[in-house]
Amino acid sequence: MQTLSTEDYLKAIYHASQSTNGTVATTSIANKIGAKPSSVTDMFKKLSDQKLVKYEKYQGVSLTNQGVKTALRIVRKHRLWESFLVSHLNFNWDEVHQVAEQLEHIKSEKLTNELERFLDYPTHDPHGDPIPNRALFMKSYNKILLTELPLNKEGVCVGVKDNSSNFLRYLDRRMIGIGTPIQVLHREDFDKSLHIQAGNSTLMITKKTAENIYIKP
Amino acid sequence: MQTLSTEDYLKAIYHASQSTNGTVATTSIANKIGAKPSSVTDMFKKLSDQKLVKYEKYQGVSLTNQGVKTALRIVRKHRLWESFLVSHLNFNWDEVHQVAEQLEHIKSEKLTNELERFLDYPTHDPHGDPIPNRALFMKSYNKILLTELPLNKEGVCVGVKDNSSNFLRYLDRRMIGIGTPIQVLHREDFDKSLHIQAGNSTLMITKKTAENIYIKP
DNA sequence: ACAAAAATTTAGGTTAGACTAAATAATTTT
DNA sequence: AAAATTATTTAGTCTAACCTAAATTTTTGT
Repeated sequence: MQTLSTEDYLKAIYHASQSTNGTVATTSIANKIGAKPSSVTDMFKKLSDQKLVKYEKYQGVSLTNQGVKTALRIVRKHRLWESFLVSHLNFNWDEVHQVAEQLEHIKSEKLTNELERFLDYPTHDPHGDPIPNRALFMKSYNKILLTELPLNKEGVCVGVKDNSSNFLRYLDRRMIGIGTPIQVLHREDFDKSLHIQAGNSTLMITKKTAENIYIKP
Repeated sequence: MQTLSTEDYLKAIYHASQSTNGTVATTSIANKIGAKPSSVTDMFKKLSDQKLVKYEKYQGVSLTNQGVKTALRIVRKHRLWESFLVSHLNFNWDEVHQVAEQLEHIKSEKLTNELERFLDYPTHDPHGDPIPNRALFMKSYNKILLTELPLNKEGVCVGVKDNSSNFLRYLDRRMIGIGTPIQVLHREDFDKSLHIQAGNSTLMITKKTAENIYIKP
């Protein structure tokens, strides 16, 4: 049986490996997990013994097939629970992460599958991230960053890159959420800020904000 | 912050202290928890340092007010989750315990309170045990054992003493559950078995079975 | 290509929660 | 009330997941 922390590491490696080409460095995990690099090295060895990662000294790790499966099982639970918290327990999308971090470790296949059924097989969580199905397969939208949306072309917000409470609450105040139709009206050359139409309102956002919003054109 | 195991001990002490008059012996906890008595002694000391129990060498422990509160908070979560699993996730009453043992450790007041609201403030769990409310107050039925129900007097099953899967599934097969109306038609002197009317069916049960069924007369 | 900087690993320690075996206290039996 | 039994505690280990400090490897900058 895996301990709780092994699962945390696998999930962190999984997420980190999405941006790199599979191989993940010790320090990047140390930062994500909030542990010292030496502790991460220890864990890499342990995971390697369990054949969950491929590890070579000084060269970082990459998940094995088994490792990916285990990670996806956790991601699946995490996102299902997030969906439940928002849809039935009055949580806001910026509040769910911390609780889902705990719930994702509950071990019961029946629980996971019944939760999925109860939620009517959702495909995406409250942040727009895809939920792996029972076979661990998931389909993400064909999405671009808001910075890349052509002028006056209509798109829909389908996700965010930054999942921090701060950013999510900021979007709430701007009335931007998953499903909000968005159009770029004007790009300011001077400071790269954007004037956009979001739902019914026109507003100005910075480049930094636009870089963290995913759009389906 | 308490570790997971501290909570398990507190809950075990709480339950054990219901039958004794507050004081609980080392061995009884060791058996419940599945640990060696020496480990239990260690934990008693730790809990005592945290002022959650009163502990005197060789004299067992009793919960302090703080200890009772902490235990009840766990019992509350356990029973709310059990209710949820049965009412919304198609779990049978004999399947919920193991999963609720994990869910009861999730830390989030909002989660607990919202779950309670979502379930519409249930007062009893699927086994008929009372659920502490937000103020940790709970009301149990005025109940007797089926062995004590007078002949031909109508009562209702409101709980079970033995929560084992085996016993619960046995009751399922006999079509006895929480809310089933029950009447004792005849007591056999020879082997103390009972002929009862349970719902629509008449059946025979042993004394041992009757001793594990709670009745509200 | 080599020195300096950064990243990573090793070595040795700490803590929480478990354990075994031995010692001690409490309880029961005769 | 003493002996035998049972319960409990103490002493000393173990393991997993962390840590710091020192050593080693890799990468970067010139």
